[in-house]
Amino acid sequence: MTIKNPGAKMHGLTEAWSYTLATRAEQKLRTRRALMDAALAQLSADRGFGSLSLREVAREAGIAPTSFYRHFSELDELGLALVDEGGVALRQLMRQARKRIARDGSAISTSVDTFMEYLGNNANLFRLMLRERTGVSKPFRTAVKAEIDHFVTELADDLVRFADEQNKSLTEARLVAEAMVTLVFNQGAEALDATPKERDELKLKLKTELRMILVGSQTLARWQQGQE
Amino acid sequence: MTIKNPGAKMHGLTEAWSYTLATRAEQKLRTRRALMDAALAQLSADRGFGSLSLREVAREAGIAPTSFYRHFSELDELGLALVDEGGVALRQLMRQARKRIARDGSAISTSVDTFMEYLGNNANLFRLMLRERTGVSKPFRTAVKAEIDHFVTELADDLVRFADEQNKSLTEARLVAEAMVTLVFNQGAEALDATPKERDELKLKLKTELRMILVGSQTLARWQQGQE
DNA sequence: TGTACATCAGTGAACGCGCGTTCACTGATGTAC
DNA sequence: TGTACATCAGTGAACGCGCGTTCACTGATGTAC
Repeated sequence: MTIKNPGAKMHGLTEAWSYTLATRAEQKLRTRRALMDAALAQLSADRGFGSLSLREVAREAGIAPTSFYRHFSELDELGLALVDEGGVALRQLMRQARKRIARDGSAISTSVDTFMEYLGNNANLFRLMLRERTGVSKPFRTAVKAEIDHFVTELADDLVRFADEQNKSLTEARLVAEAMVTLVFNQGAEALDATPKERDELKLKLKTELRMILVGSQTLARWQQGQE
Repeated sequence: MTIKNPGAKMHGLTEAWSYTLATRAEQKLRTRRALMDAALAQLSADRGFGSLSLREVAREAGIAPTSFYRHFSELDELGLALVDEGGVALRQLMRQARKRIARDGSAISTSVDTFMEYLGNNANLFRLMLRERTGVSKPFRTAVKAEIDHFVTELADDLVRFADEQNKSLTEARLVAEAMVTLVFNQGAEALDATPKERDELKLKLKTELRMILVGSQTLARWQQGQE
């Protein structure tokens, strides 16, 4: 879809159709984006999605309250669209972390650094995910949990793969992954509103905690093998 | 403070004073309690403290909205009083767990069982703590974090004590305690709205996760000693 | 190409609602003597 | 003991406010031929 001068005209049917779709539909997409950005912009440590009002979001986006309904049937629908974007960010983050680990090694440290970097660059998107994960609305909880679940699954796969490569084994990879993700997300929530210095301390703590879980899982696996 | 028949009269000044304080002040305490219970009763998986209204709480407690101000200057003040009670529950829980561990051993398993039992018996009080820990109001976050911090400190002390008793050592006791509390509280939040069967599974998972952290911490300590 | 018609994103007025908070009050309970 | 006065938890009316949602509309953009 390309943007063209609104005054231009075209002749062929297919092209004309794609053109008109482009301009009118694209303006609509732009307004939709403005609404989502407006909602995101209102989030902070002291304001959750639940405290936003439709009128407020519309006002911030520069449209009449009634126009909101041209894009979403209710405010929660907009919120769920944001959660989807959060899921995309999580998957990007995971790809990025894998790439860096392949290059630099040191899986835990690199992963935590990458996570914190994404957190900083998408603060309010992560804020939404971290809050609504345990929030008050069932659809939100379900949607966020699905994204995190996907994240956990991929992490568990990676853990098994790394263990194989190093000829180590671990027990209950998925459980290990869940515990790690719980710690990462909780410290992430803290890091969001921490000073840079506090954030560095949080990163150090988090890396040590993850290492404990990993080493513990490997030690337990060794004990279990010894018993068999 | 004893409750007496409101019609009764007394003579000595001191006694009369303590008596009058008892009845009038006690009725006030009863209304205050009704307000707090009303607020607690409204909490659920789908309703956080932030969605309550002063009028609603007063209605549920059976008093006029305006009477609310005889007890709290705003709704948040009531909420913070509830967080205080949550802190009391946490300290009771810890004492109870210690007593049982002294009797039955198996610190991790017993602690998790005790925690889950308290969770079931004070569901909405814990709901409040677990939600507001990462909630939208700074005073709430601060108050809940203070209670949890106290909990972490006591747990860290216990960990060191247990390790000494068994002639094992661990690294970074406080960090271990923090990771454990994070996992316990997160699984606790999940357990609140789980079926009994799911709850049992959560308990098992949680015990394994805590064991991994503990074993990991001990293994790391051994490595560190080996290096020195 | 030009023309007649269709689509539809955005609008402003209007609605009823529950909210937090104020105020002056009532009357039972408590105090002083 | 009785009496006159003080305290204060609880009240009902009233307020202004921002909210979500409806409706009939406008006019630019798009389509058909």
